[in-house]
Amino acid sequence: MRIGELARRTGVSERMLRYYEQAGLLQPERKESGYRDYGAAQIQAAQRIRMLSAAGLKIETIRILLPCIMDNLPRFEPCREVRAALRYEVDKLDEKLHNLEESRKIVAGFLNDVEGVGCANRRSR
DNA sequence: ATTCTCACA
DNA sequence: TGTGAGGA
Repeated sequence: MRIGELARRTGVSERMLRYYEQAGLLQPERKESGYRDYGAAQIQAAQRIRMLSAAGLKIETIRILLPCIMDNLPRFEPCREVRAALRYEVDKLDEKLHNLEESRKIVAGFLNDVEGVGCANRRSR
C-alpha cells in the first residue's frame, strides 16, 4: 500500500510516516515510480509507533522499544535496553514534573501578589 | 488524484 | 509537526 492508505488506516500523518522512515523506524520498499510501498506488517508498526509517540517518547526511545513490543498494549519484552530506556524516560519525566512544580510556585506567588491590589495603569483592570 | 523532496511568515 | 511550492 502507498503512504496515503497507511496514513488513513493508522491515523499517522503522511508527514510523520516519512519522518519515521528517515529516523529508521519504518523501511518501506519503493516502486519504480518512487512511491513508498508499505507491507501489511508496516501498519502494525505504524500503530505501535503512534502509541509510543502518544506517550511522549522520543524517536530514539521508540526505536529501542518498537522491536520489543509483544502486543499493541503497553507490554514489552524485557529486552536488554528496554529497562534502561524506560528508566531513563521516567526519570526525565520526574525531572520535568519537578521543574513544573517550581514554576507553578513562582507564578502562583505572582498571582497572589497582585490579587486584591489595585492596578496603577490607566484603563487596565 | 497522489506522492515526492525541500524549505520555512 | 504542519504546510505549500514545483515537478512527475
